[in-house]
Amino acid sequence: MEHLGTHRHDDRILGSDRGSCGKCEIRDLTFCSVLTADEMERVRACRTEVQFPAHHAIFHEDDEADHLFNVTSGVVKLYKLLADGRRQITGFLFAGEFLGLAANRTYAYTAETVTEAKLCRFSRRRLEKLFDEWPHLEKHLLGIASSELIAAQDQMVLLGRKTAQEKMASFILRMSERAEARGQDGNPVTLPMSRADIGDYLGLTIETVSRTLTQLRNKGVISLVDSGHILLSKPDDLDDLAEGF
Amino acid sequence: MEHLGTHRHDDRILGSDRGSCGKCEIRDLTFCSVLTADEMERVRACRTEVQFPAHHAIFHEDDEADHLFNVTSGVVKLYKLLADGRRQITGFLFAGEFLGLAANRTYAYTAETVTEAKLCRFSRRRLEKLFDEWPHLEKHLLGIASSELIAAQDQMVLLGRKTAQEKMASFILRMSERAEARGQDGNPVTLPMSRADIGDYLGLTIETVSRTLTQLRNKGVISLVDSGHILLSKPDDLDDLAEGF
DNA sequence: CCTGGTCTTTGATGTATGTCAATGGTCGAA
DNA sequence: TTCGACCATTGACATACATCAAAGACCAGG
Repeated sequence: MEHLGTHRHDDRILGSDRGSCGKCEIRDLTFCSVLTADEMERVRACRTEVQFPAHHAIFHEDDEADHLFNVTSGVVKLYKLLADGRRQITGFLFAGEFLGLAANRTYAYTAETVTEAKLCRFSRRRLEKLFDEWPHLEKHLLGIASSELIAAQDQMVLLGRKTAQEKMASFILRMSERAEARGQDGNPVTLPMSRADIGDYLGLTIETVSRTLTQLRNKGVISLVDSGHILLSKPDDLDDLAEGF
Repeated sequence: MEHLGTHRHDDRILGSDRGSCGKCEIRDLTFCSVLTADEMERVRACRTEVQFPAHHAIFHEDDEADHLFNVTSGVVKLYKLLADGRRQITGFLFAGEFLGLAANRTYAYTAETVTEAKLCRFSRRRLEKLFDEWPHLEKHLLGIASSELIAAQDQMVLLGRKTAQEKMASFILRMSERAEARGQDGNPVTLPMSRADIGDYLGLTIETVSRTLTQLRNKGVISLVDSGHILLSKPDDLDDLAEGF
């Protein structure tokens, strides 16, 4: 089940560091924001902070779903593979975002780092016990799941009905919005993932992603600072392109 | 916001019938299955059973999300529209299935009947109060949301990375499985929706749906009993086609 | 500073699916 | 039964995107 030279055994767990929740800079972005100090303390007890280098698997599809995660820094991608290797990335996750929700006992997708990343890893079994005790936490999680469902539906519209140009424009804008939601600068946009990842997220090939970006540049709506940074020269025009005007 | 000759004002509410939960034939398929008799009684109080003819809007995208629904009979589709009328159907719902989860105050999609359909309509405000009282119900709903998320991810793989033939094969098999999950016969499969609906669900045109079905028939893996009924002649071969073998 | 490898961009060509158009079925109403 | 409307099927053609191929960029290691 290894893919593209990623590894999983050497987890590089920062085992000793269990005490940093108090200083957590992104707590407001996570479900921890709804916890009281006492509750935080008990959550901390089932938590380990783990760190991975770039392009490193966190877990694989069909692995036992023993853990839930919060991304604390870096970028993570989720994907599913078809038998012949075709890949669909179902999401990119940034600091503060949650992963690991599984309907069954196993993960439904593979999670892999895009950049170097740190995550809070929770024992699923122990965290679920806390859910039972604290309905407000479970409620918050239902809210997260609902939001993700709506995002998934938007992505279905994109994949099923948008052109390459509309897909790229939508993607760039979404990345910009999400950066701003995290308090970062949304313009220029940082795209930490490769063209292959973008293609596998948008249902396109590497070449089409690249060509579409140069088309957008030629139209004057964006500038390519470098391959990972895009300047939105005419955000409103880009908005129109994303919706098919 | 009217679309394709659908209407919404004449809801045809079967207002007087609030007493049938006890006889509900599909209770085991719904979240009601986790309720005690006492709890059922209180849920019933915020419930109305509504009935709609085929091709009738239940609610529209951006409407105030005042209600949640359980489909009790018939088939419902959910979709989103682009500005120029392109449509992506994000799901078909059958008896026992739940709709209305919304992250914000408004619905994120339009819901419309495919066939004549009956639904249990709940006041969202009142039902959410009950969620607060009964964490086990909220937990169950989180499970539903998680399952839907996983189904959404599968659909992204289909939309982004599968060929027309793989899409059709996957769709037919999924409909068959879901019929069986409801205790109905999975072979022949009943497809109550039009070719246009199938196309808008799979990210294809009407013509491609039709052509792909005749391809599958010419391969001998299915027979077209009539336009709404498909006999799976070689289910295993269809399985292979769905995964790209 | 070179060098090899990886990633991105660009070009030439192919093809799956979309578009446009016509025919054929089916079903309800008269 | 016949008619009309609607939907599904089939055909001819167009095209957006994929595939195949090559040529830059960029970067880490020697």
